[in-house]
Amino acid sequence: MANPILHIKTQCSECSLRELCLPVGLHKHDLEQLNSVIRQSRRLKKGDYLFHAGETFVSLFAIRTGFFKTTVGTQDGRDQVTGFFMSGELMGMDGIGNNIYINDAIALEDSEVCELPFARMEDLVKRVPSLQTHFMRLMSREIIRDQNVMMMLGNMRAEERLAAFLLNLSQRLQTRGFAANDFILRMSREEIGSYLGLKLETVSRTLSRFNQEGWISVEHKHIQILQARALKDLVAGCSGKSDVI
Amino acid sequence: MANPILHIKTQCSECSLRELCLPVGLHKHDLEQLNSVIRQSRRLKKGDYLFHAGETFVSLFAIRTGFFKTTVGTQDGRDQVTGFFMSGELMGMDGIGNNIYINDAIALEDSEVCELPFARMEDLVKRVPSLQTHFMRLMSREIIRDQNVMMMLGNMRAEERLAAFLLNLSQRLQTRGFAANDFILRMSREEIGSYLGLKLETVSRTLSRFNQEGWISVEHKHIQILQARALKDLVAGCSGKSDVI
DNA sequence: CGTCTTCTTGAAGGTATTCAAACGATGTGG
DNA sequence: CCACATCGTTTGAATACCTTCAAGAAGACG
Repeated sequence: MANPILHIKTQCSECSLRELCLPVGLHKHDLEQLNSVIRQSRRLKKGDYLFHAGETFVSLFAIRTGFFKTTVGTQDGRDQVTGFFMSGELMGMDGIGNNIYINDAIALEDSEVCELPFARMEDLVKRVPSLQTHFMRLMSREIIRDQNVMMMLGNMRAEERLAAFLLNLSQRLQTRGFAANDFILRMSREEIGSYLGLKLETVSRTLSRFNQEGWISVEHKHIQILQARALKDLVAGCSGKSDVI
Repeated sequence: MANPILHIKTQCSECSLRELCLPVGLHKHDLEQLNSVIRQSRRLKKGDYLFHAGETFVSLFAIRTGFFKTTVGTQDGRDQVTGFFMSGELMGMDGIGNNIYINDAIALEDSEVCELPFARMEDLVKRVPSLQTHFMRLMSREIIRDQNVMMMLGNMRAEERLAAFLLNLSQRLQTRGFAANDFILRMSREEIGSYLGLKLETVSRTLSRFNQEGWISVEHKHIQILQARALKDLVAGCSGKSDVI
């Protein structure tokens, strides 16, 4: 439960993620302004909560390293996973609306995040016009992302959802310089199922089927994509987009 | 196809929707600044497109009167409804991310909208700090709304989705001063189904069942909610929220 | 008034879920 | 280091739910 907090000097302008994270497209001068916003870097261990649903919204968080899920609790005690986040991605934008975090954010592996106090962000945004536009874009893209998930949940069958999910992970990993076709799942079958609106057994069965077809190789959490084409063909005709998530 | 455009003098500061729409919570002075942003009011007839997916993003649109749906086209030619919008609500925020509208926006009845050119909005936001915060809140709430739909699609059964849908409509209508328990559906069964991830037959059957149970009265598009309690009980335990949509 | 669209309802079928059991991996304590 | 408990996963069989196919009824519109 306790989040071990370490104060680490962080500078957007020197961060290896600056081409991927919030600074994308900012000029050097504006970028340096961002440095002043970041309060500190924070380390979390697998299973730690970054923030809880219902807490007062204070900060956005950018992931430096690691992997997170966000979940919303249901009245009957079960959780629904609303998203998976990896390095360079921003969490907490749902909190702006009502000054309360809607989601829990939980580390799925040891992770490190940059904390961006929203009050300071707002302040900076006023002084740096390019950042204002940029930040609105990021929020809009979160909307687009969520709408793509809506389409996935509303239109696709289990096979198609899993295919879209794997392709999306693959693409995001590739963007970060990792292998696109050989990776380790950071989440359990149950978490995948929760995200995709399926039961864990269905996820397991469907992965097994992909494995039998020779489209992927599954060994526990180790996934290899052997025939991306086949997966893409499954998804095509459903959402029209391979960047669903 | 052609959108008949009428130039109507519009003033946020004198609009009856100012407590509901973008101006919510703005001070008088800031409110008057908004007037300068609105290019014109635009009338649409039932079936008219307000904007098309793929078009260059130029403006946000606030609904003065009427009712809209937004849809995303799938590769195989079918549409998925991503939202229903009524007076005081803002459409087009998905366009900010990539300067392209992601959705089609289509009037489901004769409607009137205020056009807010985004370039002017950005400009104004720089000069009016309270509007900046306010606008971010609105975007965040769109994110929350979409995540609630995700939960609905991922967790709920047909009955629960319909119940949540009806309760949400009811609540939004009430907010606008209409009867909460007696209203006309603006959309077809197929459009409801598309939005809820169900087939139109399932929507029809489920409404009939609610009717038989005495929870609602259905006469074609005329809906009366007779036992809101029963509908709420259905939804409870699934999302924990009655403001799903 | 006739045509077209939308809606309702039934029956058959398919897909994902539920229930259940067993396996494997992981981690703990003896 | 091994035995054991636990958690996550796989797989099968039965079931539930929604969809598909089909036909008829009711409004909407010209």
